[in-house]
Amino acid sequence: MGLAKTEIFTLEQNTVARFAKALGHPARVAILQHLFKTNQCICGDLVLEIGLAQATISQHLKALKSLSLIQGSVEGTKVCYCVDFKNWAKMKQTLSVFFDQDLNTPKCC
Amino acid sequence: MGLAKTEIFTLEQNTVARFAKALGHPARVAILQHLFKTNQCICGDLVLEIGLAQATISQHLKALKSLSLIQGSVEGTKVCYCVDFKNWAKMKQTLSVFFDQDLNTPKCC
DNA sequence: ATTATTAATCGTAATATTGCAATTAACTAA
DNA sequence: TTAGTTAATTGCAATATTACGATTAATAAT
Repeated sequence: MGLAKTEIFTLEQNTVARFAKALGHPARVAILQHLFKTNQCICGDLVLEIGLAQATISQHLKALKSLSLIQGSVEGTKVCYCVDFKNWAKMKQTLSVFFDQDLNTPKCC
Repeated sequence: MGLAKTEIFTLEQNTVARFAKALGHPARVAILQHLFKTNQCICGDLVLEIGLAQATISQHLKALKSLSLIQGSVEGTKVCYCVDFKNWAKMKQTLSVFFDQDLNTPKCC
């Protein structure tokens, strides 16, 4: 198949998984790190910085943008990307709740 | 390709991505949630609880086990699974550092 | 010994992901 | 207008993922 059966899961489970999946590739991790470091940059900068083809970087940017983790604004022939802090915070919140499940459970192993 | 070029990324970038990828499917999220709720359970319980085929659940368990997020101990014909709290904490730590990048950067957008 | 239970593994099909070259679209500069 | 710059998109190949039925292996129960 290759297709997740999202309909049998809760909204929270799907949301956690979608955010996690977006961070599930080192290139997207690297893109976010670079955006945090430089505050903002254009696609070409990321191509140089990361060392993947322009088409590939563009694809990863699209994935991050589709989850609103980043924003892109056209400036002439360039597109300036930056982190979408509001949705970044929402992702942190969602995943933190999931992570902190362990605080409510007694350890067994 | 379908193959990530891990060699061009830092250890941290690859580690974050590997952990995130493990959480990047709702079935694995559901498995972890159920293990936290019940403390421990056998594979068959998860099959009933989640509603995917036994082979599929077994596959997802393998993925979580390969990252040491869960442990399985054989008990007769059954295998008892539980969260590996030590590595769960390590994952939380790794991802928290990544998430908290935003605290060091001034927002732009 | 035979049968039942449980979970891992194998084989397979469908779909997704990753990566890149080539092209296209949109704007700038000459 | 023409040429240059930038990034998105298209098309493609290779690999990975998801899902399941069938089989296997290991133990337990009869």
